[in-house]
Amino acid sequence: MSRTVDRSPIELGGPRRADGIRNREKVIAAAEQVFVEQGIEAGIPEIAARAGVGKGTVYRNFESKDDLVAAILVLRLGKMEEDLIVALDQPDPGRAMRDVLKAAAVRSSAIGFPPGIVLSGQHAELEAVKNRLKERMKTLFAEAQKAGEVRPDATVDELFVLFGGVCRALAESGDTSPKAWSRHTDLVVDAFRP
Amino acid sequence: MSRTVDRSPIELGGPRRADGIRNREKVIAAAEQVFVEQGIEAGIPEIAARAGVGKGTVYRNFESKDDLVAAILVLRLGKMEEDLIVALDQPDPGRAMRDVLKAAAVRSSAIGFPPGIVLSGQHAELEAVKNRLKERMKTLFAEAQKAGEVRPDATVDELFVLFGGVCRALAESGDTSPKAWSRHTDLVVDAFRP
Amino acid sequence: MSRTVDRSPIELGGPRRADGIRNREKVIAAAEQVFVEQGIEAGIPEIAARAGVGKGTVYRNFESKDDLVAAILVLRLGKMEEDLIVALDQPDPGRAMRDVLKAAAVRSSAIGFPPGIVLSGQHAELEAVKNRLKERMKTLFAEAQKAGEVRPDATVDELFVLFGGVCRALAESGDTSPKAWSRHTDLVVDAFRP
Amino acid sequence: MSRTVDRSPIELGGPRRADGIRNREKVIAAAEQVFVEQGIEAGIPEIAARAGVGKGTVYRNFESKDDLVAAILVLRLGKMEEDLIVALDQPDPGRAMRDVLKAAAVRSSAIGFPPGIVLSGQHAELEAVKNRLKERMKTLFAEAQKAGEVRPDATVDELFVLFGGVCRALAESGDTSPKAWSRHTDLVVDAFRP
DNA sequence: TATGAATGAGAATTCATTCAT
DNA sequence: CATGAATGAATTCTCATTCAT
Repeated sequence: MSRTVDRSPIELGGPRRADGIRNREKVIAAAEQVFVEQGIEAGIPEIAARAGVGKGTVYRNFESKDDLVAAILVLRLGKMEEDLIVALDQPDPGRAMRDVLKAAAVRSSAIGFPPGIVLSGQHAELEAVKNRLKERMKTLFAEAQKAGEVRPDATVDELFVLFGGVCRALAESGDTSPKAWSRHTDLVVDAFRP
Repeated sequence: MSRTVDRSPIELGGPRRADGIRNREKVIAAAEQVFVEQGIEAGIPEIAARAGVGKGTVYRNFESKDDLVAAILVLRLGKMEEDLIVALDQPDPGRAMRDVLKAAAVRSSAIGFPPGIVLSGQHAELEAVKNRLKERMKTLFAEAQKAGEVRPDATVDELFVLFGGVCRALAESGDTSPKAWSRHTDLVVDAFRP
Repeated sequence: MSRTVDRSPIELGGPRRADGIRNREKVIAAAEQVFVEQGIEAGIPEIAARAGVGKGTVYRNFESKDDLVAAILVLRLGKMEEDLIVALDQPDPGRAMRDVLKAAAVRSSAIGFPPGIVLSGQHAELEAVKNRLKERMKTLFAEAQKAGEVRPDATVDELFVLFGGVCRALAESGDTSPKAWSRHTDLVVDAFRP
Repeated sequence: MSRTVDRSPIELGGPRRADGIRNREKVIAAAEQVFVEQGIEAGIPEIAARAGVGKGTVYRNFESKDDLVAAILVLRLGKMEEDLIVALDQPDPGRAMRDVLKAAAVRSSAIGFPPGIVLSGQHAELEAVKNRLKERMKTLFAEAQKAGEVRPDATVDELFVLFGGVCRALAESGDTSPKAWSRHTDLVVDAFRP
């Protein structure tokens, strides 16, 4: 209570948190790496070691392994959503769609996690982003179709299958060159040419 | 290994072996099902139960779980290789290639296993089929390019990434309708149109 | 199928099971010891080691730790129930009740486990024995009261608290002499004298 | 330990210490609550939260969890000792003994902690109170026997077993009504009637 | 040869305790 | 001094693999 009197305001919450935030980020970064390399079945010990922290720290930041996976997905899908929002205002929907996918691809294995695992638990937030994302992509896709830039017989779901699959395959191949990711995204988009 | 030494000649007959072969096939069939349903992380107990045999029998036929996975892949890739041999004699290489891929896709998650696991162990046989397969597909792909049915800037490796990724994505989506697999293969092939 | 032809009937199921049953009993015996010595918080590894088996064997026989605890309780309460059935036919209900309690006490920490833990999970069987036991003890208690051998202001529940508590206290004291357990049971019963 | 060395004289004053004492008491109060509710296996985080302090504060005041438990016991047994000192001057030793026990019981789970845990570490202070307490109770018990109010064949140790066991059983039953604790103490004391 | 019991390494998760802020 | 983030040992439980029957 009166103990805080002699503390400068700066000490009240800043420095402590800095470490925490850094660790959370380190864990997420490590987890992304490890998951891409070994798949979801990778162990927390491995992730913790890669992040240079103890197992406990992982669990302080993420309630469970599922939670960690969900957090990563939310982050990535969130970025993709932002891109989509911008893309929906662009004049050329076909090009915009391609750009969004490329950005997501380069950001790496985008939606490449086995959805089953993640969906099993009730991750409200994750579900929300997923739905918003799908809705937005649907709109963009429809616009591109209307503009004659995407074949009329295709669906967004098919796009997701192709794109998701390619991301996963690339992630596992170990090829991390943005060029390769970009190139394969081009191929995917070309599959949907009229 | 040396276990066969103490077998009496009488035991070496036909019927005994027939059972053995039947069991091997039952296990492979069960494993394919279970792997598609649950992914590679499915347990041996589940597979054994589904095959109607004991766990021990699985291990009599396959040295390890990796071995079982490899055996399945060898089998599948082997069939694909046979298709390829036939395809290479066909007049229309573009159409032949598409047919080979469709057949493989419909045979289900074809090469949809995480290669990492399989490659970790040195499965000579698997490597061999893979290489032969790649070589043959390369030839067919080149012919199709020469015939103007495949874009000249593409490579077989890219085809493998697209096709492999899509198979995996579909396998995980739980969609087992041949129609869907066929449709997505079409999309993949279209991506390589000139 | 035809493989069993050359096996003698004796080999078909007898010896295998013998081991299994023995192990189950070894685990229960070890668990009783360890739980009495260290309380419920004792670890499965400790129990397995004491039983001379691996952890896995414990889990083959009991779905979970709670299950193991429940099994022990069911066993003990089951014996007590048998005693009670006999006791209810005896001419002197007061003496019969005392004998039942003594037998249970000597069999050691009888109902001395924290009921909370056990009750939390839904162990149908355990609940059933408990209820039957309580019902029977209630009857015997009432008869003893009618016969003027137990004070009319007391209830069975109070008896359970005293008896259960004493068992637990003795178990923890490490005193394993039947004499001590018998003596303390006498004291408990005397508390319910008119 | 040597941490006090660098304290400036100014910091040594009264108010600071008052806070310290208040925290110690808050922790003890919280711990008593939590231990009664959840048993010894309750976690320090829970206790700290209930006390409204950080975990670190708990450890500043008590070297370890065992230490905290011991401190609580010392406190309680200390109160019981005070009661005993008064009781030894009373004219009716039987009644005095009953009153002391009742007071201790109502103060709740008195000596209801698993003694094993506490005794494992060498808590000199706890041992001391225990011994003094036992000695005093022994005297009172002997007087009550001499006065013909307690059966001559019983011992104080037996009284401790009954009383301790009942306290534990009641604590675990979750019954916190002083009436129940009082009633059961009566039963215990009645067990020692001549 | 088939079976499934046994084994034990390893995974997820919790929590007492330490220590930087 | 207080705080809570970090640590890692320990716990429960799973599963690939071995081996007695």
